[in-house]
Amino acid sequence: MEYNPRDIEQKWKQYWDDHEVYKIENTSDKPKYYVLDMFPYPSGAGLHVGHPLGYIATDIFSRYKRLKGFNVLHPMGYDSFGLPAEQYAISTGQHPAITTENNINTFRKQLENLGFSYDWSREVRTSDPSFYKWTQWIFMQLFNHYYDKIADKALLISDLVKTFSTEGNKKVNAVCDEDTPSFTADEWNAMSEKEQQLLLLKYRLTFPEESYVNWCPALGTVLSNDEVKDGVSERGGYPVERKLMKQWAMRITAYADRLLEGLKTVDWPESIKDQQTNWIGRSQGASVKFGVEGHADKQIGVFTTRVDTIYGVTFMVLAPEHEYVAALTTPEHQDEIEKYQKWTASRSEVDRQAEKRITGAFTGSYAVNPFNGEKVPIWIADYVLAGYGTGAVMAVPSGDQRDWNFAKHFNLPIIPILDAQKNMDEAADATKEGRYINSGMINGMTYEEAVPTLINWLEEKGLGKGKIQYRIRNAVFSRQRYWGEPVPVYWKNEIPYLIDESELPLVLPQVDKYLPTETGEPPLGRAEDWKYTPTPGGESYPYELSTMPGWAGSSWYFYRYMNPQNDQEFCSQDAVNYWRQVDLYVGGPEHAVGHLLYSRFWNKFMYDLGLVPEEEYAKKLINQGMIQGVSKFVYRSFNHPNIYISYDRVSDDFTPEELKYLGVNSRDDLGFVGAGFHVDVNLVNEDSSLDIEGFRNWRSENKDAKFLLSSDGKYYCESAVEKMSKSKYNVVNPDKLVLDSNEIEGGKGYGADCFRMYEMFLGPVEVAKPWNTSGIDGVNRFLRKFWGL
RNA sequence: GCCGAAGUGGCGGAACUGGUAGACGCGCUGGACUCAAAAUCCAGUGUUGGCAACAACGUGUGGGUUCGAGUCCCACCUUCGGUACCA
Repeated sequence: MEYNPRDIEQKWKQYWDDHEVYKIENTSDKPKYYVLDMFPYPSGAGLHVGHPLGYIATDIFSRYKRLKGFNVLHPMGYDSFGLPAEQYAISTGQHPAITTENNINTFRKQLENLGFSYDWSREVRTSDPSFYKWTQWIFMQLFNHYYDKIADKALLISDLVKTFSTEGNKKVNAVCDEDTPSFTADEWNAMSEKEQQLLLLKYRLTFPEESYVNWCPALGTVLSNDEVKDGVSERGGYPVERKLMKQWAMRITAYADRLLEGLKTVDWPESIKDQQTNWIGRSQGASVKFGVEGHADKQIGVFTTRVDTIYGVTFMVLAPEHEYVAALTTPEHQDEIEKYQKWTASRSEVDRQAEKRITGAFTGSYAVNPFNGEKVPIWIADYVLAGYGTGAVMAVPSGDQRDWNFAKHFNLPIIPILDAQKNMDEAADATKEGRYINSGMINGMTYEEAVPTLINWLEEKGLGKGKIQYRIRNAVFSRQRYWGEPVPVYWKNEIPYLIDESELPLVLPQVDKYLPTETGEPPLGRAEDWKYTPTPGGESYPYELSTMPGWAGSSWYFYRYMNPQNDQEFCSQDAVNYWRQVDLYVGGPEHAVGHLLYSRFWNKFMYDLGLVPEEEYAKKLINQGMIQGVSKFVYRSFNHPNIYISYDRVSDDFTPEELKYLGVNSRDDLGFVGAGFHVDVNLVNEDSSLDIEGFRNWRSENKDAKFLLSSDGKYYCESAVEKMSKSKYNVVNPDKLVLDSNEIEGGKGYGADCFRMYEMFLGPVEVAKPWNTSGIDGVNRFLRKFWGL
């Protein structure tokens, strides 16, 4: 009997549905195994051949595990909040929920065509109120907790308040804002409600704050650091500028150390662990306070990883935005400093990265080195970043390349401090070799001896201490957008308060347009009656207008699959204690410092609250490589846009007949013949020749196109490997290969088995590779032989 | 610059802890079947020389360890991914 994949597949899919073959229970005598894919954003372009690579791998593995006697959780869902649906809504007026629903239906159908063994009864959608109710609930827990360094976990804010009212905050050791003052119980009790709430915001794990953010004017929203690449937005490639705005933030810094520690316990790719380690950027060093000459009330704190070089300090540099700059600038330097501040503020991220000139300005003031009382000039320069450390550095030109460059450029002194250092005229030498010279109390010591000596002295005098500094910043958690989870907060007297838990979910309101309001408020500002009434019949207060970022829902979705219909809890304790954690997680490496870091952070927080049993939610992670698209380009005449030249003839001379056919006098009449016009890959054959008829019908302006063909009578296109994307016309839809021509136009009818085997046959799952179907017939032959046998 | 991954036939890629390099597939060549084509089947296919048996050379480059290296060590080159005034 002939191999007929479509009949076989339809028959068995029907059987799976009728008998609920893949529906699984949260109880079983078998051992459990949880296989998870990163869920897709349901884009309008539908599923392309790259999506299923990881899904096929996990499906095969799930089936294997089932046969080995495991109870396997293998679910699928949709990360359905996101920018494209909203952009589409802005241009068409169509509600994002409708387009999202349509897109999900397409995805679902395409996934079903591939014969996956998902338990569809567990499907989740992050944009569904029954799902985001719990995203909002977790947000509320974050708001209600602070990070206690002694317990080394998150604890209730309400307990912190009790401590404040009985003993103040002197004994409290918690993660909080740098500028948190210390106070006694009496002082706390004497504060107004507003003052108390403002102080508590400095402790909460999520809180609004004025901060410099990546503002993208084209998208009309704020982006997180990992959403900005090379100074432009990752999505769309629009310019991003620094802007001071009030934003919700997540105190992920509180978990920096545990996020590092946890990496040692998971079986994840080295490259991902490495990226997370670098992103967290732990560096050990010391903080030192420098006095300021003539300003007895001021001290400049710096962070340094090389406190041993402190006798080599010859100047000090502040970030141009540093709060002391105005006060420290002497009248004769005021013009210059203000000019410099203006200039740096005007420079965009892109400018800064493109051109790294040595620039700076002298304030006219001097700092005092606490160790030797030396006066050193205070400069400002944009190589010092306001957002890292204290926004001020002690400059040691003999030990740091940038300081050396700066000193040379502005003719500042350079003091060698180690006998091993070479010629100070050449360049800095950040060595730790040798013994110290010109270095007061550490003269003659080695690095190992010098550091504790200095830190002890600093701590005794109260002028500094050993300190660990992290590169990671608190994560900005609000977006000036419509299509996201509303933040369950209302504002009263300029203070944010949580809405009552019984009001969840706080459902997205209807708006007339999806654009910011005329006054520049986020789209939710358009909603009527977007107000909260804490006490029935009492006064109402405005809700928060921003929504949560894309990574909110994806930070905990893996727990919802365990118990998706639960309306009492995010997931029952029975379910989470049965499934515990993901045993195998497969997804793209592009989420290394986004989703994969944020979700670990939320998980650790939920672990602290006793909501989940494992401190790391994914035991093993595998990154599947991206399947790239092979784009096709046509060459056309610059002067005559409807004349197309076959790729192999672009630099040829043409015969008189050819010129006549094209209707030009000479080759030169065509002008520049340039590529760059993407043509739909579905109009191009295996050998790169163009389906001319199809091309004429593709777009109306191509109807009268003239083609100069190759000697064999075909028109050839140029190829390039690029990311698969709708705009590049290089998206290949798996349906075309799986379904037959009765089901979809141009369907090849290979069937799901052939398609799945072929994707696995393409090469190792982890490796990126361009899509090509040249070998699919080999797999098809195998299946037919196998069927015959 | 720094961190990470990877370099094997015409192509995708195999080769587990050091033990017959190139499995399997694509492509290509020849043959069978057919009036013919497609499909299918059979055989061959790292490079060079040879009718052949066979020989020499072959895993980015140069060294090294070993009875034996694609695999281990050192130095370098190239490609891809990440990241970058982080004090």
